[in-house]
Amino acid sequence: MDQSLDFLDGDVIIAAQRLLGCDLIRNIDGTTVRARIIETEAYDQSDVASHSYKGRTPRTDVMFGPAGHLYVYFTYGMHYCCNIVVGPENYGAAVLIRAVEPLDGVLLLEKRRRKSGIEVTNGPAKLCQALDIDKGLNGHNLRVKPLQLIVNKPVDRTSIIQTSRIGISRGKEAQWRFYIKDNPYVSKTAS
DNA sequence: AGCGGGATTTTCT
DNA sequence: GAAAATCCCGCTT
Repeated sequence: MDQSLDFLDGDVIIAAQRLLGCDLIRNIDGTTVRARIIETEAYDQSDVASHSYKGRTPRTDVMFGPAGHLYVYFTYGMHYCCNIVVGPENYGAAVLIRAVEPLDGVLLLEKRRRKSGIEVTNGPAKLCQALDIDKGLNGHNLRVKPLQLIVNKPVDRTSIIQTSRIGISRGKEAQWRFYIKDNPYVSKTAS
């Protein structure tokens, strides 16, 4: 049942699609939360929109590290967003998690967000607030507690929608955003 | 339902 | 010094 994370060593575009339908298991104050990945975006060092485009810096160091670790960045003066590091060592690539669907521990997530329904996790900074992800988890290995990635059966190809990425000024042409069709937690439909 | 602006601070030029 | 892989609220239709 526990499948390998080996696919994270490969291409970031493939990994972004393969991560759809996988689960994040988060332990918060004795409560176990499970959330399914619904929406992702790929970022690669060859891509002007990526933080790793300009090379390795203190901030992007984790992106160039081993696959299967968490890259957390702070933005707009108040928000955290999280990525799953992809690719070989010394190659800067990662998949941004833009939306998840809560499966277990929904009450705790609603309490943390002071919201209910899709508003709990339908955006990259929202889900980080809900799952208590901040700088302290930057570089965390997703194979161990308190935050683990569980690989599930791949989502059917016909259920994956591919669009351009959200919120960037350069690199808008690339169709590197993926989400599960008809899932209510998708941050923004169409494009 | 959709648009516009403000919040707030890290990061790199 | 400016931009930033965003979110939320209030205002207008």
